[in-house]
Amino acid sequence: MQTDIPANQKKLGKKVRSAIPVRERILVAAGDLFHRHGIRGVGVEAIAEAAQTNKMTLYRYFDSKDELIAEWVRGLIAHKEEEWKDLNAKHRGDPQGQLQDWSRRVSEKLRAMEERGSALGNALAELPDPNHPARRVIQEHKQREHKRVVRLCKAAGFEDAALSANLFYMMLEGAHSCVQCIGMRQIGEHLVEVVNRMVENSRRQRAVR
Amino acid sequence: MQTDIPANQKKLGKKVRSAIPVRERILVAAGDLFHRHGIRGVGVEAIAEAAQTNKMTLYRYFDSKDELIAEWVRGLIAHKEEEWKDLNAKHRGDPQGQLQDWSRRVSEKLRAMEERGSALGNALAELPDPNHPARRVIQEHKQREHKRVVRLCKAAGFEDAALSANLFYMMLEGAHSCVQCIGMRQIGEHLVEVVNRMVENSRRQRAVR
DNA sequence: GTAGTATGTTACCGATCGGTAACATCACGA
DNA sequence: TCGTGATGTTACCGATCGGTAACATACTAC
Repeated sequence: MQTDIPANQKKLGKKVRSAIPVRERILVAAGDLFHRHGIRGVGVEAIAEAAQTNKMTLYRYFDSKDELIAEWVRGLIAHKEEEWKDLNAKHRGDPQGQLQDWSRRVSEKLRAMEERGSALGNALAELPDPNHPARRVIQEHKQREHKRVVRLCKAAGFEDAALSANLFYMMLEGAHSCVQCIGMRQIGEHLVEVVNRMVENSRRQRAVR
Repeated sequence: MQTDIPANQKKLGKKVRSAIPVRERILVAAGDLFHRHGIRGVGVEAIAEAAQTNKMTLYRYFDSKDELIAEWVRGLIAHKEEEWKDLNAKHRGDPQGQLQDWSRRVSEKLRAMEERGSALGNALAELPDPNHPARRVIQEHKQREHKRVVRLCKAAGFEDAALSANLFYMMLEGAHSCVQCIGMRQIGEHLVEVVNRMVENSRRQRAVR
């Protein structure tokens, strides 16, 4: 039986220190706990412990719990916006393909999702204060996402693009919600199917013209 | 200028006691505060005060805060289920009309909704504990709602009824979410439009047969 | 080694929370 | 008028929370 210490860890006395920077460890631990037990249901002490550090160090990197929450949320959003960039780069000049690929990716994410649904959606529900930094950041991101979908639907040449875009956006939000409220992780497949049908319809109509 | 005391209140000393039963006042006050500031963001003391009573009386009617939450949720659900009954009675034998009427009602609700979105959806996000009485009650209700939509779509004779039902359900959940995340209170109109179009398509296909 | 920096430890603060006990007061029917 | 049940008042409990101070220890660069 091997008892080696992983290569990304160094021994020091009896303690083991991860090679991952403390700040990142805190953010990862906080995110995990926030998502599983709710933001308000997790104390900073528990976060520090899960990050294999302590409260004092946590407060050396983050001004307050609220700022930690906001940083976590900013990270989630940055990651999602990166994905949109990838998607955009991959399907340049093919908005319909982009929409289809997007729906497929969402579907995959949903299938791998825990029962808690969307972290950003839950955060909005848990942080009603309109002045909370995290809340504002999330809402701005959602606005951008909505605009992006509208732009895509227009570019895809759907007749009544605004309607299609809002349909897609409702389905996007709703699919995430469904994971938590009826535990339906396979619902993304229906999202994919709807998008595919709309794209097909649009192509058929173009062919007629 | 009239300074009459409303008929549903009686003077007693310097205090005024509402004719509305204490228990109901507590539930209403709790619901209002829960929805506006989040369940975990409201203390029982604040609830009692808003209900024009005190903590001691609150605990004479409810075993715990969690039970109060559960009772509030049960009330919300009972109200919604009543509406489904109405809808069912009003459109007996006309599932398509029922779906259309349903979407219109949802749309009206959304337009009148505050920025906080759905109370039940938020409650799920705020109560991650799978054993919380309120959480279980909400999930069971959402399951029933989902089944109801599936049944309706089958009865409406949509080809691929399961897909239509899941589309509707995603839109239902998503529309509520949209109110909170992008502040779009008019999104219900798009829900109505989609439902109308699907019903029209279905009728057209039936006419062809 | 030594200095300086990053991290750990412990103990504490004030505030708030859910929940309870004991007792006072009110309303109302007999 | 009296008694009874519902309600109000006050004070308190233990637990937990976010956040800080003071000091000890480890790691690294020189």
